[in-house]
Amino acid sequence: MSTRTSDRTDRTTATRTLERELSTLIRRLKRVVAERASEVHPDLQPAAYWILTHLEHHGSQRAATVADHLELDKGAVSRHVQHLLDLGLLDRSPDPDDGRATLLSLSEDGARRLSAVDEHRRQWFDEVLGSWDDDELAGFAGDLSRYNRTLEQARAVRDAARP
Amino acid sequence: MSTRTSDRTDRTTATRTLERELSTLIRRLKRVVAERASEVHPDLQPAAYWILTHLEHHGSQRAATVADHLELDKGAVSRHVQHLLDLGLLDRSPDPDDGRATLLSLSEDGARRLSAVDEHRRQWFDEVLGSWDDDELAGFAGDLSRYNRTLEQARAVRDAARP
DNA sequence: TCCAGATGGTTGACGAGTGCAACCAACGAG
DNA sequence: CTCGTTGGTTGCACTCGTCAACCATCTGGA
Repeated sequence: MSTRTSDRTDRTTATRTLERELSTLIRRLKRVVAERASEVHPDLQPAAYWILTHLEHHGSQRAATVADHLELDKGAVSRHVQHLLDLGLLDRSPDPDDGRATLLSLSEDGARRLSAVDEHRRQWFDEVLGSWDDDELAGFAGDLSRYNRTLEQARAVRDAARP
Repeated sequence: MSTRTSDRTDRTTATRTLERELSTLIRRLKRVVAERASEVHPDLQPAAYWILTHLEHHGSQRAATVADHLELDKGAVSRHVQHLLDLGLLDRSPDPDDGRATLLSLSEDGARRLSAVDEHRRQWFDEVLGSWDDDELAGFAGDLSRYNRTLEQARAVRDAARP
């Protein structure tokens, strides 16, 4: 497939494709997530869904940590958390180690609803990604992780260079 | 790497990773694009940048076609196009085949500015993705394309089923 | 020929989402 | 104790996308 010429042009094409594909991906995914979120709870805002899954994966955390991991403004996180608390999907308890902070974690209801949707999502992915075998899927997920880590490093370098 | 067990669990993990990685990717990319857009023109809105690159890639098109390809509301496209016209990055000419429609294309200035940034972007990707060799990059871009096409099909099926 | 419906495009209203900055409360090092 | 830092909340501004109403134009059929 590769011509092994390995010149600038090949790379430019690849990166341009990357950029364009990612753009359509973003739009498509936004819709998918909106749907997924509404499955968890009819009134759940899509963006808050990410916070929910993040806490599902990482366990109890303070809001600042979530904001840092998700690279979100702490104000945005604060609002989403409030929203999630209103819906009863999250529990908040004071951090015993720091009087300012509070620890966020899934509520029982939140965990239940999320795992119910986990199952549904697996079915959806199975249906949609049926043509991908396990290795391909794992490879793609791995590439994505690597790409993310690359971007993260680039960001860290940039942040460090900028006082 | 793969255990060849090929059971449900593997797949669930992969899809969950996929979902999470994609979410952080979206947020990161939003920043990158915002930066790229402002390089093209200080007042260029990030979302309009996609329309610009789309026209760069596909040539002259009417707004409705752009909206269809980018899966955007025609109202949104209309606004972005107006914005791009104001900035002088786009040209608009009446469609000779249809009195209602207008054909959009890059203006000379738009093309020049975009290609200037193309070069800059290549440098950026080279710097950031330096650890990826050509085949890996091409493979990743290919996977993304495939994933997009998969999502597109899923959407088409869904739309068809829904009157 | 003329009318009804479809289509291209514009616009206004609205809600989601986010960053920024100001602010308060609590921490921690000097 | 004081000062700078950090966790969190809130108001403001702005981008963005969707929905719906609207006008102009095209198109097929009576």
